[in-house]
Amino acid sequence: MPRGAARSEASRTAILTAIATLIDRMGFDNVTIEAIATEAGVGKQTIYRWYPSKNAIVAEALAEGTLVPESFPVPETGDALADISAWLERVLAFLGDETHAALLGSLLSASIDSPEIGLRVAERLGMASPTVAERVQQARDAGQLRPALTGEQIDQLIFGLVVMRALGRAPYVPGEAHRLVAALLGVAPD
Amino acid sequence: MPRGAARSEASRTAILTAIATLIDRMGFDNVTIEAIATEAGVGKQTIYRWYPSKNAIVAEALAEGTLVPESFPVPETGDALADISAWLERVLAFLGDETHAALLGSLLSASIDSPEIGLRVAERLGMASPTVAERVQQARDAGQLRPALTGEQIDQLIFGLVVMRALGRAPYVPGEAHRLVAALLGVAPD
Amino acid sequence: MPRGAARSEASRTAILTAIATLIDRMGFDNVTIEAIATEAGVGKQTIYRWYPSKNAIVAEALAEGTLVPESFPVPETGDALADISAWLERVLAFLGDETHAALLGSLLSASIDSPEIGLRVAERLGMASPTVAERVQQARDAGQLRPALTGEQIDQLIFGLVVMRALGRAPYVPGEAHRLVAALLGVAPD
Amino acid sequence: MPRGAARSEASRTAILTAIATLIDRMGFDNVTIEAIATEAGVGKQTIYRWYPSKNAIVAEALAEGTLVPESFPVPETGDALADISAWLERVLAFLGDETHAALLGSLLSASIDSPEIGLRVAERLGMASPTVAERVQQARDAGQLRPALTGEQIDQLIFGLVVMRALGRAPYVPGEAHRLVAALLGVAPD
DNA sequence: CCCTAATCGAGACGGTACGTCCAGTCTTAAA
DNA sequence: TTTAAGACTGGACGTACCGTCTCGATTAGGG
Repeated sequence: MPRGAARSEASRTAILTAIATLIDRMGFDNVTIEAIATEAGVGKQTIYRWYPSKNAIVAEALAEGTLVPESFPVPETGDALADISAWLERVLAFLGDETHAALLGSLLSASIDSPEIGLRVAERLGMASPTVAERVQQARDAGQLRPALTGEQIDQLIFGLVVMRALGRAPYVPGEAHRLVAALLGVAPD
Repeated sequence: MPRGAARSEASRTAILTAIATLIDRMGFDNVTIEAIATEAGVGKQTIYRWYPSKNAIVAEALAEGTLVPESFPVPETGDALADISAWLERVLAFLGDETHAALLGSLLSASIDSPEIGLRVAERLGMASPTVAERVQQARDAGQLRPALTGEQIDQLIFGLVVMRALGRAPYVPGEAHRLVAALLGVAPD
Repeated sequence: MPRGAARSEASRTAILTAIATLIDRMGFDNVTIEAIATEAGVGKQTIYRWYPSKNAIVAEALAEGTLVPESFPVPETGDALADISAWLERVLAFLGDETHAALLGSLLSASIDSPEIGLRVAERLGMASPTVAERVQQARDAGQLRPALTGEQIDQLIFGLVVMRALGRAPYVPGEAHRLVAALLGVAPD
Repeated sequence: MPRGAARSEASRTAILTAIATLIDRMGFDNVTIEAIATEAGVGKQTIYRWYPSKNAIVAEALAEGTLVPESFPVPETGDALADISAWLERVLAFLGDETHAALLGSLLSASIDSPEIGLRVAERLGMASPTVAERVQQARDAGQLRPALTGEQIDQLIFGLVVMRALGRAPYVPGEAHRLVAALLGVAPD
């Protein structure tokens, strides 16, 4: 058994809450470790003791749901086209809000030197376990559809599309999600 | 006519060269204006006189071809599928080199707060005027193919895919480009 | 000729003034470099650019007279006993003020790892060029007196005495200076 | 009677030993409470429980003889001049060693905000109970000598001289102690 | 041919944030 | 109840860059 005081859960929570607050108050890039410490009412060293970098805090806040409370699970009704369409619809609608798009943009930017963040973002968006790719594979195995692309490729195209929206290109047109997914799955839309 | 000394072309070039050198020596984020000035043998003020920010320098270096010497024009043989496939093949192969992927990642990251850079990147990659979207439209007009998606959507899906590769996901499998483009255009691959 | 902007005299002065102000406002040991920078309205780096340590600032403030405006020259009337007595009287009276004693104490403390400061303190107190030692030697040469001790020893005993007062021992009794000097010079007091 | 564990003598000793070790390994000013705790294999709180400050530890280490094992009692042969000379000789020789001078310097520096340390230092050096002042007084009472100065003044001059040596001024010349003491006592040296 | 204005390399300036180190307090589990 | 261990808030340290400003030198028109 380790002696000495245990990690303070209060501080941990305060840090995660603080970074979320600050990011949406002043934008991802303008958030400093010092500001986090002040906002959280925590010593700077307490942050450095547990996190090697700002990205690591973000990763944890992301995993914890502090940063993006919503979650985007892919429904499982058995109809892959409908499921994925519905999910993509929600995601694109979410990104219609400029604040959300900006946040996701920053997170993707952070993903470049922190794969961990990329992973957490994908997770939050519902693109990990069970991923879209797996859902497509199931549909294919069930003989529901025979798309020209592999599940992974489709997965990647869709995620890429989401990223493009976050990076600021093109507004969302309702119903678009369904047509996109249909085309990618090689099915005629209703 | 303005009196006084004119802008020094030597300095301008030195700055662009310096930023290219430094970016690949120490990574985009670690490049500071001061380092650029030193490397270029130029006063800091000379940089600030002509560029409002690091991003602006990058944008010019990009436009000038200093940063990415290669260019990726979409061929124009009349066969849209072949043209776009060939082009995508080259781009994905280029991103197979980790250095290139990292560079593009940084540039995309910079695009978030500098649309100018986003534009230049798209330009460099051959995704602007004439864009993939236009090529698809031409083919559609010529009756060569009738894809389920609009040119813009296809354009976006493809760019999104490119971005995903740059962000570090999935290695490139030769031949993949052709299958992807074929599927997106709604054509059976050869 | 060095190019670039010259050192700012305004900043230099502000720094010296600030350290003097702060030392007497909150005591030598509690003065931080950051406080000096703030008080002087100067960037921290401007201090570090010119001074390796707090002690170096103190040394300059001392040399400049910013820290201790008074000076204690040894008079030169030809009568060594009277001259030195008068001088010591002034010094001991000065140290009667507790603030002054505390300041000198701190300075002596700083002298331990900064001989420069020791020198400047001696200078300020009038114990350097022409030093008490030299005055004694002159008197001896002129046949005015033949003390049992060398000028240097007397000098050292006197400085030691001054230090003891600064370190907090014994209050000053008027007239004491004369008796002390007389005894050290081997002369009967008047 | 207090219940619970009593103060651990082992810890107390370890702390005193540790501070002595660290002072001569890295210099007085660089010794931190944390380093003492680590070196002593003791919790920080154990130190803070018993000592209000680093100076208090030093004071105890001094009183205990852990810091300066040597002691310098003034001999009592009845011949005040010889006794004091012999004692001063030993002290000055001790300070000839640079390490010792540096240590004493630091201790004097610490005395400025901790009179307790000043007292302990004086004690260690043999300048307290029976002090040099008292010895002079006894000699005067016995009619052995009639110095021009009071015992206290002599005491102070001598301590001041010792301090000056510790502060780094002047090397020791053998035999000097005798001449100095003789002069201060108003006696012709042998 | 000088004058005047703009540019240049150099570098000091006031600031902000960094990541580290300690001070002094508080918490835990063991003895 | 004390101990060793160690986490906690707080705050100064010395460094790195930011973007601005100030030098003296250089380089062109325009008078």
